[in-house]
Amino acid sequence: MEMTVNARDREQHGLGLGLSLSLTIATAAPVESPPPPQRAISVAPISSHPAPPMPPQPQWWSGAGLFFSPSSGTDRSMERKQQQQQQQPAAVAACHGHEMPFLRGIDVNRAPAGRGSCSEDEEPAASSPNSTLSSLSGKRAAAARSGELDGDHTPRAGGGSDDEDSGAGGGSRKKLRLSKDQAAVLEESFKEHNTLNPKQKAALAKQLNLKPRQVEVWFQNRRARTKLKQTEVDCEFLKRCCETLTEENRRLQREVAELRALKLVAPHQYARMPPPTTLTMCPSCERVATADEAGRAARPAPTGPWGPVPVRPVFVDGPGRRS
DNA sequence: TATAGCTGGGGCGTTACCTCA
DNA sequence: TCTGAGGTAACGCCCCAGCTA
Repeated sequence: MEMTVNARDREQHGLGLGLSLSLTIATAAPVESPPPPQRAISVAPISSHPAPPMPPQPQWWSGAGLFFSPSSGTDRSMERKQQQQQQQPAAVAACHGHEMPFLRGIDVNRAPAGRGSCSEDEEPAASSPNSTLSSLSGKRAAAARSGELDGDHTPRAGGGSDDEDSGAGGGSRKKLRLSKDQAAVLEESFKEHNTLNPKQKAALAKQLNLKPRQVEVWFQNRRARTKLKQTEVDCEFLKRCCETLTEENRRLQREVAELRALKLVAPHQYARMPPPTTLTMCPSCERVATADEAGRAARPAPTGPWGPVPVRPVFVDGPGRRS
């Protein structure tokens, strides 16, 4: 309990492992074709890539790994939320600490008094061999009682009720393991839309012989996993940006030092040289910008100074089991 | 019209269980 | 067989938007 609070405290004060990268890059990118739609972008693990030839522009990419059609949103609220997600600078969200409320609360998973009072009797046996019931409490329990969680087609682990966390009040919660088929269907559904409206949820639950709550939880966890993976991809991406820019910075500093030395040693030669301050070189293609291009580069341009910027990698694959 | 209260849904952090090397 | 690590279902809390009185 205390550890939980401390961890949150650390997080709140940014003392944790917060990775904060703020890149304001004025480097230029080669002109490329416009970024493809995010949906179809597939990303191989970055670690398998050779070092990128150029620092991709941190285009303040469109959200935390949303690769589903926005039109798949089922109501305005969902669409809005998806838009919020897409508009959020994921890298910032990923690398800054979570802005969590300070008093997130005490561990309430512990032995709720009313636990076990729900569901046991209202849940029929399951067809899914791995399923068990989940206890409901608070808002969810209320929802269940109000009929949102119809237990009619609720799966239960084979004999789930037998070894139920009987007694002791704070019995251990049972955990189901979704079957491969169930997981596959959920996955397919998630690919179509990563949020569900109540109708879809109920339909899916019925189809899979699960409780709507279980479907809901699965989608929640799935979104979290996606976001986590995307965060990893983002951080890796930013790391590489940072490395490339650091190297570029070193190179430019060396160049400046050389020019200064030249100015001291051979001022006549130096005088014939173009003013170095006007030099703007694209770090990727090493093309020197014209003054006009450099001037444009100085202005904020949504697509990058010299053209469309590369799209940041987007995580697509679902998380797999460790090998 | 403005506002407070309610509700539903999602995000987040966490816990506990399960599987596997 | 034991054990630790990783995956994940499930939980509670918080926040926010929409609705309503």
